[in-house]
Amino acid sequence: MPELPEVEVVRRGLARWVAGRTIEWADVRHPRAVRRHAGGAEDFTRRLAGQRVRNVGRRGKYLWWELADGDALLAHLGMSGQFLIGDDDPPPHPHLRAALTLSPSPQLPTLIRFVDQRTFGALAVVPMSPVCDEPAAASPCRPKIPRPIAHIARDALDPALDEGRLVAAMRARRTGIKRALLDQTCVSGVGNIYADEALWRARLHYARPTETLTVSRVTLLLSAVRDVMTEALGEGGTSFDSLYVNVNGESGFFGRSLAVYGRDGRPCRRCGSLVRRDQFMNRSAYTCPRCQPRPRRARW
DNA sequence: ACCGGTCCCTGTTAGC
DNA sequence: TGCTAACAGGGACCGG
Repeated sequence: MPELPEVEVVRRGLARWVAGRTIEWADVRHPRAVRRHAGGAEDFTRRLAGQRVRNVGRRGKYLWWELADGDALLAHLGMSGQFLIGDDDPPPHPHLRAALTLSPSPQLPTLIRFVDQRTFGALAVVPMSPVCDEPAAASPCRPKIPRPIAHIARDALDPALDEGRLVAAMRARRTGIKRALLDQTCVSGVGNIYADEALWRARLHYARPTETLTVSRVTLLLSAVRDVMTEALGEGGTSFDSLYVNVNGESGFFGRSLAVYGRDGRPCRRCGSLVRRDQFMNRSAYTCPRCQPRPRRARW
């Protein structure tokens, strides 16, 4: 389940192989992979052929290839999307959704595959637009992000994140704290795994109403989010199965460091109480019942 | 404007 | 053993 650390691992891997190179051809193998592209598969291919790639950017769980003409190849990995460098071994991967061929370069692989079992991932060629929370006077050349994700907030590891404004926004919500963490228009990059891990670190129950949290509690929680994501990034991300791997097909190792996520029935690493799993938003929420007691006025 | 529920998808696993 | 249901879950979308 790629969240910010996993997507950043992929971004770094991609940048190493595609920055400065030219896309020769884009082959769409499944129409659903480009369902977010306005012009369909044919237009997708036409817009990419011959484009030079400047670099690879990321905000939250989105990443994009910056193209020389000013557009971007925007990608979301969904639950199981992968970019894999190099040719396939036969038989071909059963979930290959798109193949990008780069112009030949000595010693470098020319093929990048987009593989996605559960097809929640998507690719699209989109225009860029100026970042809207950036003061116009700050720089003559305002930074840009892909237009379809202009509504996605700066992510937890973004140096330009306005912490004070974020804390205020979270406390202004009228919902449970985990819902607020998962809302990508508040702060982006946090998914189910790191939300549960950060809440455990901050000793907060997921159903705590946001309006009952003090500024310092929310600030502490956001530090926990940053810490756990930074640690996960250092371990190459979290892999439960073969659905999250880096561009070389390798797993990440943060799974062994998880405190609560996926550990129901096993002892809390802090107090020994048994971790529990609750149904939450049609998925799961893992907590330690002693470290994170359910508030009397629960909200979610 | 904000909030919460639903749906999109497929492979694996648990349970009967 | 073979079937079905639950589960994994981000985010667009829609209705209140």
